[in-house]
Amino acid sequence: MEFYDCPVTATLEVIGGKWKPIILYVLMSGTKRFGALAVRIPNISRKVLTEQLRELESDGLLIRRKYKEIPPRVEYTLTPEGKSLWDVFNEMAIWGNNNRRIVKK
Amino acid sequence: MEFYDCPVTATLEVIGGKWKPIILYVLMSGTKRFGALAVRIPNISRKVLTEQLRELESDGLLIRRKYKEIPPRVEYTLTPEGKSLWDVFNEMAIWGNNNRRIVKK
DNA sequence: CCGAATCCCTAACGATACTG
DNA sequence: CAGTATCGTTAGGGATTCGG
Repeated sequence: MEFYDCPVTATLEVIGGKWKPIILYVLMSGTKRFGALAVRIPNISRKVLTEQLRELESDGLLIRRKYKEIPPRVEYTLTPEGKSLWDVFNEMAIWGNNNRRIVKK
Repeated sequence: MEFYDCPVTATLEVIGGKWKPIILYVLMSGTKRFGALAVRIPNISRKVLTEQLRELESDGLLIRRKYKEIPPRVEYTLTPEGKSLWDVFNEMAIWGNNNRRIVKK
């Protein structure tokens, strides 16, 4: 059992990790199907994409809507809480552009 | 060899991780000695604190200054690039306060 | 006082194959 | 199409001990 009283740490707890920022960014432009997300996020495995989406869902940042069709269709949409991360990403993008035009690893 | 053309990912690459935000935040209030950092960051081990400081140094976010005294003294100071992260942290703090007053794990 | 060196553990990430 | 299931890899972090 662990408590975070630092709001910055709390935020990073939710949007941190290797893939979550990209997932959230892609969804900022509107609802997407699972396959569409996979296409726009190169090199992510389906397993990891599923895991990350489930975590974002249980954190209340997005909603998963499953249609009982054949073939199946599943759509992911940001909640207002998820959309409200826009300002955070924007500020990070500004800093990244000013300081790290391209980061080589 | 890996390239990041997403500025958000680039930013998180630099400030992400479990301890870096807290380290940077503590240094926002001015130069600190190694020991002072350890005191203000509970539960971090010396080894990890050293590692993280070295990474932040090689990323150009802070400067390490070593005085040849006995007992030794080492001070860490944010560079202008490091200080310029203020806006990013501020935005994350706002979001964290609005959405995650306290996160329980 | 400020580390370096060593060893260890776990969670995150990934490759691949299979399924309703 | 949108996942599970399984197994394997790896990087981050931690405990402890030693040294200038």
